[in-house]
Amino acid sequence: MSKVLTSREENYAQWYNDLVIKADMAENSAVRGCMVIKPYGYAIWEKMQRALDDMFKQTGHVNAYFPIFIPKSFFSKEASHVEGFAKECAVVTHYRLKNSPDGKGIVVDPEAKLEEEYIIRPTSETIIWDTYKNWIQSYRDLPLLINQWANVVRWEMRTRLFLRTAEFLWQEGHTAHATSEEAINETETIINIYADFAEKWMAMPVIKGYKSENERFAGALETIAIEALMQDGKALQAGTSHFLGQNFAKAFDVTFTNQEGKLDYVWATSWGVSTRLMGALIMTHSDDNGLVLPPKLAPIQVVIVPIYKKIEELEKISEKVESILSGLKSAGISVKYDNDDKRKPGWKFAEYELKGVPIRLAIGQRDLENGTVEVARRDTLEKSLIPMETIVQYIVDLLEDIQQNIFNKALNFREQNTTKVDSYEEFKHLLETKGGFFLCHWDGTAETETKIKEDTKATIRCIPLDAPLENGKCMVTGKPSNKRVVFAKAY
RNA sequence: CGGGGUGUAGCGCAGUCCGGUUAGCGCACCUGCUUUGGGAGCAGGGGGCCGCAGGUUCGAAUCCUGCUACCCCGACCA
Repeated sequence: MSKVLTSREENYAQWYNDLVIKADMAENSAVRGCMVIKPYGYAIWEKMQRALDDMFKQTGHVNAYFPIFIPKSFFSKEASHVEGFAKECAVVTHYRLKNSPDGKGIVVDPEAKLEEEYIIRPTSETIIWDTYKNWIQSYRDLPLLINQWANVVRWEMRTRLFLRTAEFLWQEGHTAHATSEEAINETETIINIYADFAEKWMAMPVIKGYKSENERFAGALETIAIEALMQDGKALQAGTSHFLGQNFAKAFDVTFTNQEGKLDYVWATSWGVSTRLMGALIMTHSDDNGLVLPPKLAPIQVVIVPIYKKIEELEKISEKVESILSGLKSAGISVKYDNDDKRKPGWKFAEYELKGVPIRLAIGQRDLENGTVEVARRDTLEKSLIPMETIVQYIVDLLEDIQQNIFNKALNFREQNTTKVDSYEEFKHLLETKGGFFLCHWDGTAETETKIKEDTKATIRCIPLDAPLENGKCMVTGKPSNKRVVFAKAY
């Protein structure tokens, strides 16, 4: 039998792309750099959305929606923000088409030129702060804790399914606070939500940490990120939470009267995670048989495949399956009984493995005679025979076990591929031969980071929040450093 | 925007150097029989403006010119 996927050693990028396409999650669209998310992929995204949305609501946030179009002038109000995004903006210049004068097709009507162009949002800080100006007058209006689920457009040069597409789906939170402390606290609350979601739902271990000045969000005073390690040894920024200080409040003149009756600018945060998380999920757990989904995010948690020769046998199996189905459903498990007569068992086995369904049950004549069910788990590919009467509880427990097991596996991989390095030569050598995260001393300057990036393409992924204090010397300049930071090549 | 590569069936490709039967193979699709506990076997069948436009020639997927689209490597980036 030929491999479903090309070996990942050959070309990880190709392997990843094939996986996304063959698992029926997404494909490239007719629009350059854009992606069609197919129903199976979207179902996973919906589960992610629901879990995150619950977490936001539990911490006092509400959802709202703002326009996709941003007047060009808004962009120039915050200097570093424009600088960060100007090079990748799609711009709307006209609002009408007309029949071509030469009778061939249709052209943009030059008469319909907009007086001021609109930018298709690459992120919504500007339009939202322009709106908040009217919503905030007093400390009684604060804090304002709003999230939006939306699409954004960034005209990237090169794109890859889920990881970097010209248009992507995300949530972006934008909050306003009366004090700096409160805003910083919000930034941390959110990064903790992101980390919890990554680890408990996606089963993906992450490192929380500050971004260096070079990597910080355009317009932020501080950016905290969660960084994950992919199976090819490259790092992926999975979510960010920004403390914006009063930059946007000043740019958009958002003031409030505080309890002492004095006028002050509000303090802001913004934060987001995107469909890139889908890419992270795929690259963290998948193997050469296809996707491996954590049970908590799998659209189908259990699939049941009947094995039969004649249609009468299928009927008998279906009777048995009926009680398993209702048992699993009442335990809150999403289960699919695939009794499609047009596909054969072997085909179904391979198909559901490719799609990452955590547990597969097979029931045939043999099982009817013995009162058993064959249980196959996707994470280890192990099969075992379980008595029919205990199957529901067995599956409830097994789903939890798989969730934990794939997290442990990913954590173990990260630990195996995290290296403490003190010499720059060794760093350069191991970066090429081993990859992964490197814990190094750094002198804290942007110049040194830039040099390292130019030499090796590795960047500082983050300065871990929990980095222990430790005296050392920068591996490049030898200047003193008091903690190690995480270096890696990144997506 | 620089450097390289590729456009032939729904997908993946061979054929192009050296022009010549009706353009071929694998997967997928359709029909029939046998199969069904790991992507079934056999037999038959359908599907092509060979990227587009010109040119050379008795004859072009193949040679020449122009255009165009996509992919990879850089620069850029979540």
